[in-house]
Amino acid sequence: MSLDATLQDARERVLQTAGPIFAEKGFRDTTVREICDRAQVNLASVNYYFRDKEGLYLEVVRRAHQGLLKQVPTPLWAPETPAEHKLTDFIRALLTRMLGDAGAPWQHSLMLRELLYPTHACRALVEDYIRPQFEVLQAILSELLPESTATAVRQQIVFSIVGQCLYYRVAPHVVRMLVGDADLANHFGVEPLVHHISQFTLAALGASGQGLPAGVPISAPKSRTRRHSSPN
Amino acid sequence: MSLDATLQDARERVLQTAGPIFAEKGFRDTTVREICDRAQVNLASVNYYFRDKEGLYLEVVRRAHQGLLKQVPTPLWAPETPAEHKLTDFIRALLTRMLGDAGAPWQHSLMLRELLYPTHACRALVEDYIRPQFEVLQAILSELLPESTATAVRQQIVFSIVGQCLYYRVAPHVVRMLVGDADLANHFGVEPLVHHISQFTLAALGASGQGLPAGVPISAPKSRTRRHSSPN
DNA sequence: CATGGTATCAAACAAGCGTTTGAATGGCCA
DNA sequence: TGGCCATTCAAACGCTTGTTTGATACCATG
Repeated sequence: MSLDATLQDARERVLQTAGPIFAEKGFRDTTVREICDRAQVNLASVNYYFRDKEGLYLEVVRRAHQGLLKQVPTPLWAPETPAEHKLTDFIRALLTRMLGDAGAPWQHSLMLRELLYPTHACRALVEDYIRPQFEVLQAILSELLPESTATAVRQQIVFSIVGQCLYYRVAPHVVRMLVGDADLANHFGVEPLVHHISQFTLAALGASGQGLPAGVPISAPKSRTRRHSSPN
Repeated sequence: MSLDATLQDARERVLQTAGPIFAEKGFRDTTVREICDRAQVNLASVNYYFRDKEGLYLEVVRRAHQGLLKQVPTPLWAPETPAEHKLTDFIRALLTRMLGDAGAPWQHSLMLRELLYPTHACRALVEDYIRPQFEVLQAILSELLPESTATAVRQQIVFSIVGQCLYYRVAPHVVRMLVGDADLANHFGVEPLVHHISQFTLAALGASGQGLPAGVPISAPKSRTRRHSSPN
C-alpha cells in the first residue's frame, strides 16, 4: 500500500531474485539458501511467504508468463498490411524475444525449460502464451496459402517457421562452435536471421502455393505498444 | 556368456542402466542409489568403478556418443544420386533419429541435454558427432545452390533444415497440445514430416521438389566392433 | 595350504538440502 | 501503556545425497 512496494517487500525481493536463478539452474539445482542470500532476506522467508520451494517456483513461472504476455502483446496490423509484411514482422518479434536484446532474457529460459521438461506449470503456459501466437501465425499463413490448404499443412508450416527461429535459442553453443567468429557476428544476429528466415519461408510458400512475388520489403516498423499495468 | 558378455560385469550393468536414467532425469536428479538398485549392484559400485558420480556420467555420455556414431554412419550415396534425393534421405535420417522408433531414443535425449545445458562433455559431442553431419548437409546444399552462394548463407539454410526437424524433438508436448489427435497421428509421424520438410526446403531453394520417389530406406550401418580401453 | 589381489557387501559418514521452530522485533490500535 | 499481529531472525531438525570404510567371499597362483 506504499508507493511502489517492489524493493520494499521481502516477498517481492525473493520473487525478483528467484526468477533468473531458476531460469539459469533449473528447479532442482537452485537452493533456497542462494535465493535468500542474494535477496538479503532470512532463510525462512521462502516458506513463510510461499509455503515451500515449489510454491515459490510456481509463482515465479506465473509471473514470468504474465510478464511475457504484457511485454509482447498480440501485434495489430493495419488491415491493408500485406501478409508477407506481417510474416516478416512476426518472425522479427519471435527472434527478438528468443535472442532477447530486450528486457526479458530469463523469462524465456524458464519457458524453454518448462517446454522441454514440463512441470505442472506447462499446460497454462502453452494455452495462454503459445496457442494465441500459434493462431496468429496460422492466420497470417491463411492469407498466403490457397484456400484449399489443409489445416494440418498450415500447422506443419507454422512449426517449420517456429523451429527455424527456436533453433538459435536451443543450440546457440552449437552455432557458435560451427560457424566462424566473423560470420557469427555478420550473419547470425537478429536482423540477418530475420532476413534469411523470411526469405526462406516466403520462397517455400511461393513455390508451393500460387505464384507470389518473391521480393519482400524488409522494413522495420517497430510497432511496439508497451503497456505497463500494475504488478498484481 | 557367449551371447553378450555385457550382462555379466557389474560395471557394464551400471553403465547400461545409468544411460536411460541420466537421459530422462538429468545429472542432478539422478541418484546413484536408483542406478545401483536397478542394476542390481551394490551401492559402492559406482565409486569403485568410476571414482564418482560424475565419472560415471562422463563415461555414459562417451558411450552414448560412440553408439550414435556407430548407429548412424555417414550415409553413402551412389555418385549419380540427385541432390534432392540425398536431401530427402538426410532429413529422413534426422527425423528418424529424433523421433526415434529406432533403438536409440535415450542417447538423443542425453545429447539434447548436453546441447542445452552443456557440461564438459559438450565440445567433443559437437566436434565428433554434429560437425561431420553439418558438413555433409552443407555439401548436399552446395549441389543445390549456385556456386556463388556465400558460405554463411549455406549455413543459415543448414540451420533452417535442422531447426525444422529438431522442433519435434524439443517441443513434442507443445505439438501434442496444439494439434488435434487425428492430425497428430496422420500428419506428424516421421514419414509425413519427411515429406513436408523436404518439400518445404526444396521449394525454398527454388528447386522443384515434386515427383521425387519417396520410400528410400536408410542405408544399414556398418558393424564396427571396438573394444574400449581398460578402466584406469 | 597359504597368499595376494579383485570384487562385493552392509553399514556408516559427512555435507547439503528444504523445512520447522520459538523467540525477538516493531508498528498499530484500544 | 499494554496487548495483538505480522514479520524477521538464528538455530536446529530430519532427510537425502554422494562417498568412504572395513569386513568378507572369491579365486588363481606359489
